[in-house]
Amino acid sequence: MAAYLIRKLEHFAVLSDDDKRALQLAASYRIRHVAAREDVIREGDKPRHVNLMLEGYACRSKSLEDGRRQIVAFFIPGDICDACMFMLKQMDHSIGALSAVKLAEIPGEMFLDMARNSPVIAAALAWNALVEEAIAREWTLNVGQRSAYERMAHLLCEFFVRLQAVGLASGGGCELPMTQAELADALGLSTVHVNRTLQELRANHLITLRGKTLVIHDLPALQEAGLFSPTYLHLERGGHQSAVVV
Amino acid sequence: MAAYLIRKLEHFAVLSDDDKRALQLAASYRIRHVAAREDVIREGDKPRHVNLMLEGYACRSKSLEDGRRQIVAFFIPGDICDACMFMLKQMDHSIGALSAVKLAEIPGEMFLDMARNSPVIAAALAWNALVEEAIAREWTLNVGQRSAYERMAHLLCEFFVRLQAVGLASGGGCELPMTQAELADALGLSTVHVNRTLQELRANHLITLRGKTLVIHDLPALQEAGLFSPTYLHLERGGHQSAVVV
DNA sequence: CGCCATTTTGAGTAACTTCAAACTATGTGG
DNA sequence: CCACATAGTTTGAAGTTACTCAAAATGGCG
Repeated sequence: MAAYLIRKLEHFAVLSDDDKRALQLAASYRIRHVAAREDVIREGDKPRHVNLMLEGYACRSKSLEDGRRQIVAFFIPGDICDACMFMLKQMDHSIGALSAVKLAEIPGEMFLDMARNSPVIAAALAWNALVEEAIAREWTLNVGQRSAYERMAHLLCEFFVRLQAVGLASGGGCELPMTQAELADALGLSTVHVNRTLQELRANHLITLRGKTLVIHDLPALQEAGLFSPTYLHLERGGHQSAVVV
Repeated sequence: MAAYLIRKLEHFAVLSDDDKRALQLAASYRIRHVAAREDVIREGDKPRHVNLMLEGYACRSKSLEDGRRQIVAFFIPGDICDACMFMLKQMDHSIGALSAVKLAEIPGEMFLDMARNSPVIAAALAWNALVEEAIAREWTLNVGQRSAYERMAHLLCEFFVRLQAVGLASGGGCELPMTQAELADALGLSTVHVNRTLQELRANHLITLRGKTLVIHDLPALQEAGLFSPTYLHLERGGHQSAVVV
């Protein structure tokens, strides 16, 4: 149930069998299915529990009154969409399903108890939160400084590497569930320009993208094109393992 | 010593005298002064402790190999630059002083103990981290979707409101410590365009900016110009007060 | 007073947007 | 299983925002 989450956390921490059981239990307490294009939770809503991605793809987005929308994060299986956010009065963003999504709704107290009962889980969850913040910073850098071409290459690299980290990318390819319009919202570009940028990546023999299937022909070259370096994902172990969660 | 931090945390939590003493103690354990334009810590360094801003202004930034730089956050007195980051092997960004800065270096274990010993502090720190994440998301929205004019207006509103929250903005103005080049790096614009955008805001009688002094003549109008709504700063109490920190 | 950093101005340009339409998949009901 | 509707992708052409380069003006500071 929580296999992807466990796989991800193991990049940082050594989980005991008890830890894994606790995670499994939390991940199976309450399951929710959300159809593609439906919202998991909307800006303004009171967050009530922690949403853990079990299957499918989702995104976090913020909108301006006039409809302009920025996707600020993609969620893949194993991601925790809103750890600790149940502390807040209201959501400052929405979470929307990009494909059919299966998620675990973990009650806030259960989530906290899990961390309180195992220092290793607490540390792993804190690490997870730190990585998410690092990704958010990288996205700001992406949108603020990289050109359209670089931005797209970077996004594809990141998505691929993250899927790889939970075992969802086989060889040189992965599923790319979002439409070009959604890519545009994530990159701060127009759909038209996203389309042309993808064509450029194809013309340079870096990728193939047909339907929802992405094939990366030359990962090193794509990384270079996107000025991508995976260090900010902090996938290598080596840190201090102790933490507190509120 | 930790007056600004305490003032900020009190927006969310009701701190006991013991809580305040604990914060004061941590904030006075080790003090460091950093001159304007010097780095507090650099990308690639191993983070060793928690940096708490006591006085002055700083920023978090990320750079690309070719020198392009994105400022992803501004720090003002009371801000914690890198809570929990001591867990990571290396920094994925730099922290630089925008003005002369005085900060408290809090050892990781001391920081964790503070949270472990007081559930209220733990909750307040978690809330603080959530707000920082919300600000990071808003910045991505800013850079990705708003026009130069809107972006600048939004940045000025945010900076002013945050200073207000710790008592550093009197009436309709505040100090604006960064140069136009730094504003440009924060907004993903060129210096030239930042200059022209500021002139436009002045021409519309929204602000006066001379030297390092910003005066906001019409805050509601500036907010409207920047599509700014302070909800994402989560300054109003009303949440659940319990947390875990790794 | 003079130096260096910063701000300001001007002119030409590039990157990306907008609008509009055509084309291609994908899925639905008959 | 086909016909149709709809969502998504692709193309072309024109427009706009913001960038680059370069130089002049201003200001802070020793």
